[in-house]
Amino acid sequence: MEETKQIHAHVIKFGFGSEVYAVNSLLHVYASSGSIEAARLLFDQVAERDIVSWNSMVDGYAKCGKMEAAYEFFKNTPTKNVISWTTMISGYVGAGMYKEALDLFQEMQLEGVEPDKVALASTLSACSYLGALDQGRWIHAYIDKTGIVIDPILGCALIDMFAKCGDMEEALRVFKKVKKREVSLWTSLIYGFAIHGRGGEALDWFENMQKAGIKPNHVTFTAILTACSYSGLVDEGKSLFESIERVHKLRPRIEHYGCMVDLLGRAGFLEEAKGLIEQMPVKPKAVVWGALLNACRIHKNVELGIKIGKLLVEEDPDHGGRYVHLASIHAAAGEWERAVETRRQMKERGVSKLPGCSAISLDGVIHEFLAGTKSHPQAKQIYRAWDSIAERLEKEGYKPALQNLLLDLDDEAKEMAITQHSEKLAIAFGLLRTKPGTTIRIVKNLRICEDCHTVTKLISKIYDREIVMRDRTRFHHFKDGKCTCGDKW
DNA sequence: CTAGGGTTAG
Repeated sequence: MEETKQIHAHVIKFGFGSEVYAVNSLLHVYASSGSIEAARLLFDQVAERDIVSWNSMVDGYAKCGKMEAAYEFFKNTPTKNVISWTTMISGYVGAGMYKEALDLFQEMQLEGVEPDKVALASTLSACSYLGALDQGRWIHAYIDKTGIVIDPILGCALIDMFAKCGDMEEALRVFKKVKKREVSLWTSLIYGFAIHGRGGEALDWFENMQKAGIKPNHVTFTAILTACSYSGLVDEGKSLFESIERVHKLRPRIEHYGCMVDLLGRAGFLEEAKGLIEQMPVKPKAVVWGALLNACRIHKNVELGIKIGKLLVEEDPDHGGRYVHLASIHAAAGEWERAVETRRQMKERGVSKLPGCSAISLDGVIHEFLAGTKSHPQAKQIYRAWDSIAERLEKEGYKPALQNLLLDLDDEAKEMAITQHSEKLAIAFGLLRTKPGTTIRIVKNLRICEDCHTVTKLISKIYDREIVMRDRTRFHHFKDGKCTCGDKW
């Protein structure tokens, strides 16, 4: 501490010709290496500070997750420039506070600060996460209007935004328009096709990329392997995985193994997937086991599922989703007591689970629905709308899948809980507020549940509506009673 | 001379 202060005193005194430049250089080093306390010490010690010093402090606090402190510095910055705003916006994105990022972008413009390509790229990333297509489109139009050149990074962010907001055709148009097609541009396009279950096109573009003389990197391989996995292209995936080392002279990484476990597991080759985990050159992370667990759920391998579920809970006792997963597998095996016990354990340890949340955007306004709450101002009307939908579904032979619920509730309470899943509320709202024939687009923060998936397929048929739902990892396009995920998700 | 950006397995 004293030593650091003395070093600072020297830097301040002798600088590199100019004090503030020297101080800022050091602030930047501190801020980008996580030594925020040292940065703070120096910041408080100096007599002269400029905009760069303030921006570095904001960046430093944001990068170590101290968002209140970051915002405090941002707020107190005397004359903010576009970099101040962008630092705070990307800080929010890094912290997963996407809505705050979009709000700040709006505020920046109200303050008369013109966004540049860096500000736009950061904000686009927030749009991607939120599925905020309207805001994303606005940025695209702004880029066209102002003539900002779409460089590879901005292009990558734009393509990713259109893909994650469900508009692959626009993603493709952006791709074709960009002059400088670096590997990242191809990669975001391929990943886009992957999450939409359009594996064939992903493979086509992977081939086009190589014909254009662009070499795939490790990110490209996660994209193309994901594409194979989500589209059930087992042989293609195996051959690509094998080519990483043999043809492309890259070392397969843990995420590539993860993709392969997912691919094999999804396709029903559970033993082969397990074998791959066991022969991995690096210690498999929880996500890899998570992929196999998901495969156990899809293919109803209860025995293996329980084994893995227990392993994951032990490894990650603060992760609520793990308990929920394990409990659901116990329940699927008819072991109600164990299911209840698992939930009780979770409660005892004070572990909480992220609540399910679905969002639907109408006329540029994002409406959010939290599972089991009446938080929306039109909640009453929406619940009534759902009741009438449920009535119609039941006439078609639908019965709520209570066995998939693992709560210690009686049947009536279970049904209440399941009908209050956020995606159902969002669909009810969508049917209520859009004209017949309009596609309903919903974004969910977690994975869609099996019952909701069944219901949505039925609704797409009965109400003759296309419903596009993005869950935590991929898209489901519901049409005529079918879903593009092929019921494997 | 010093500060801000994108894509990545569940």
